Amino acid sequence: MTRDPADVDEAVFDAVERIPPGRVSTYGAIGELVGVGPRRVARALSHGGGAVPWFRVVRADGSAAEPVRARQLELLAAEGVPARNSRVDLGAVGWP
DNA sequence: ACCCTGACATTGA
DNA sequence: GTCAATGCCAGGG
Repeated sequence: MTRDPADVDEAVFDAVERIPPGRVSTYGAIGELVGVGPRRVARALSHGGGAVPWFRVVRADGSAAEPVRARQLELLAAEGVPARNSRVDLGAVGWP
């Protein structure tokens, strides 16, 4: 069955919206939940992530992306996410 | 169809 | 712990 690319984007957005406040997830985690590669998730958010809490999605090492890294750390800090040297503790606030 | 780029992940040095 | 190289997936020229 041919699933449209928009369907995959919807699944990604849905997973990101599911992330509880004060928690963060990774591109790889979202990718596995929706069944796509991590790059597909990154592209989906960069293309239309303005409608979801993209700031709750960080890299596998807990660091944020370049073009939004400062903003993401700021938003996460406002959510109560303990970051250390621009790197969040996935073992403490990581989701799932 | 081919080549390059990108909000990534993983492994090795 | 940090840096570099490789692999994966999709879009644009």
